[in-house]
Amino acid sequence: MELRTILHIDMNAFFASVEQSANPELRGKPIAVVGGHGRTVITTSSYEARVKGVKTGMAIWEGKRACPELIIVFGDNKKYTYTSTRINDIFRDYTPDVEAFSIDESWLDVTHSLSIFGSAVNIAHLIKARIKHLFDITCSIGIAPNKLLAKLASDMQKPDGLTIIEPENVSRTLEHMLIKELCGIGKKMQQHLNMMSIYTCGDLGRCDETRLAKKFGIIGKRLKEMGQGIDHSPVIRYGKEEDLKSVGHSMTLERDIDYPVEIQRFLLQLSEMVGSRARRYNVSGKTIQLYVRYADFFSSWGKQTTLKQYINLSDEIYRAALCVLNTVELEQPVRLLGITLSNLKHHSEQLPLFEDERKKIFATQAMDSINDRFGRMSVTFGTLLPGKEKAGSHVIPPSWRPDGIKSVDVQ
DNA sequence: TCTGGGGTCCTAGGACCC
DNA sequence: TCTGGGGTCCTAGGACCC
Repeated sequence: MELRTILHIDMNAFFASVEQSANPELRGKPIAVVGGHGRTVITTSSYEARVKGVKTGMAIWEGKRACPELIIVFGDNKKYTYTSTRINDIFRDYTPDVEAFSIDESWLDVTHSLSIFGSAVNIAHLIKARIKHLFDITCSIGIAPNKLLAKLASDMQKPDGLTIIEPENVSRTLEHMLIKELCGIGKKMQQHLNMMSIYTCGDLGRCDETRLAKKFGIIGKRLKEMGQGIDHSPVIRYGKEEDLKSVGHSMTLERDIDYPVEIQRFLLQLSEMVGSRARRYNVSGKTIQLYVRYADFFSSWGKQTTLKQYINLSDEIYRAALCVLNTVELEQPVRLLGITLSNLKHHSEQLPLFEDERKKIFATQAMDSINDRFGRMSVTFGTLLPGKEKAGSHVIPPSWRPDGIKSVDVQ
């Protein structure tokens, strides 16, 4: 196995940094970026807010309780997408092997660029300087022999950090590192491992593989490797990603709803959001999942159905979702609704043969392009128009990828 | 005015076919 | 007629990431 040099670059408080950079009045102040006006949570907060205890996932009132002078900023996806795309362009000046893990994180395989730019540290400094100069945003960079360790390294110093894990220092670094710091080990996995007296990566790396396999099945081997800092996964360059597997939207409603007609109206809206995106990606799917969260927040369910044929027109999706809904008896008012299209087929552009089908596609495309230009739901089906109820938030999450097929997803 | 939204992967169990 | 096994597809649910 060839020795690689991988960078992981993590934009610090990305959405908040973009807002502070765009608006001088916000600089140096505690701000929180939120997704919508209704029942929403803080997506990102500035470091000034974080030191006061404001955290991602808090409700707005919680954030204000922790920090009364907190400034609430409503997120602007286009700004973040634009900035993220430009930043990834910068990365590609140093290597074509750039993988966007999310809107604010990327991996770079610079193995074959070292001779040109001197060293990985040099590349890191160049990148930091350019991002700071162009966007007034800082980032934390990790340099390591693989993706797992590079990501771990970028997390070790924030904000504006630069951390290097040399191959010869891997085991020393991991010996006392808590397992939850590894990307892939969450709360539940940590609990399970702790019960096996495994607390640090050192513990995990020394653990008997068959013991791990017995408890965790096929990921047992992988877990041991993670504990040892082994990761062979390649940096997947832009355009070489795996095909999209599902397209979904969900929304928490401004208030809990009960009436079938109202529920249907939101389902139609979700169907249109899912359908228009599926069509833009040039995919259709034959499995439709309906997801419902009840008013009590804790109880929820998902139910899916698989059709004989692939679909991506909004009204087809709507009809399928309605069929699923009709198989259940709602037990409570509804807080959140979601629709996901999966079992996808990717196709190259090809118009169906029959005239009426062609017309339907053209009409749909016209509607999609108007929605693209003037904002989601400016043109939609008739039943949506009366009332014009506002949906939940549409701010993209930090996990949203700026690259490839997903780059056209600006709303 | 409690608690968002977009994904991926894995498992377990059942139906169905050969 | 009984029994077993492999493969595929499906649904439901959970864990994980940002």
